[in-house]
Amino acid sequence: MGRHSCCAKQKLRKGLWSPEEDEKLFNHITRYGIGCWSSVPKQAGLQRCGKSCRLRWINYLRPDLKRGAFSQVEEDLIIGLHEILGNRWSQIAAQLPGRTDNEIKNYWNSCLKKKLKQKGIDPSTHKPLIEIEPLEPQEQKPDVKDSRTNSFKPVFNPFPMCEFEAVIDTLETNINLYNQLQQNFRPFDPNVFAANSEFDLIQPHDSGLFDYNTVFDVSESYGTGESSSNSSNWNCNLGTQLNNVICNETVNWSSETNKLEALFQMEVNATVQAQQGKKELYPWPQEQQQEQNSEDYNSFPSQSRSQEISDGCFDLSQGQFDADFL
DNA sequence: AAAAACGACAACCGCCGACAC
DNA sequence: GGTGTCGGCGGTTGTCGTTTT
Repeated sequence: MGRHSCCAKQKLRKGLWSPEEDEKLFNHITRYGIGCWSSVPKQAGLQRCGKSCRLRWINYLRPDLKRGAFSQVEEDLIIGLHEILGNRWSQIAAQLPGRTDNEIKNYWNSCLKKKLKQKGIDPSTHKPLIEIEPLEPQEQKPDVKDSRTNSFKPVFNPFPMCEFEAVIDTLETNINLYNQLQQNFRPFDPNVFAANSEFDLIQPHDSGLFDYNTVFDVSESYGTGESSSNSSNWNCNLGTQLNNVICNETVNWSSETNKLEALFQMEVNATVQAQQGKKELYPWPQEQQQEQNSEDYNSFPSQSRSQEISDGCFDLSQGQFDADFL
């Protein structure tokens, strides 16, 4: 397996994207939708490889991206999901609408790992560091340790404990489980989470530790390599098999649901943000001179951009979405 | 004030699986 | 079945602004 073909071509630009390049890519995608990425550079007039264009769109130009710092709830959710999924950033990102895997990965590596270490938790195993490598006395954080159970409290558990009704029906099982999952594990929305008391149903085990494995049987192949499949609510082999279904399919379902929701919310969000005057990263070049000064590079005339979005491929009413966008 | 260190984020690289031919 | 292309993913590096010395 050699170097990616599109990257082997000569005279392709690398490095940071200029506003002009962003404009070209954005205009192209809004006009024609997402199709074959390898053909995008040529069609859009960019001296970039298709992979670079794809990455730029996904991580930066997509209209449904959420900007700004991670909230405490998002942070806790990332930690909880990382305990389950490990470094599966794309699957973690699927649970946080508007956040990209790259963004979460960067945030994890730059901030969350440190925070967990400071709390005496090993970021790779999510277990107390004291079990792995005893800390110096002054480094220990007694405030995060449960004196009653002599174990460290986890930061947060986004998943309430619940039971699933498994039905042996090759045709309907997935639908049935999907419906139950949707009721219990709706795609994460911090606002809903903050406002919804149903998340109070999260219950700790007697040990003081929350148990994700009630729902997710995290096998060795998943996540951090720590296996803990001893507390499943599933019954016997059926439970194991269906648990695997949950492990393998839940994220995909949720991912698809997120994509659909993002799809339908995309224009709404853009419009709302425009109305709220939220800042974007930078203005598009044609408006830059009119409306921006050099100091306020990050401001963005969101109303006009919103109009552009509405007129482009994101207008559901015009049926211009490319199927590949999903 | 200048240099070094640090942190956050953007982007690249290499690998893999799916797919078409 | 072999080969090439493509999209996707995770790890890593590069860049740039900020803070510290």
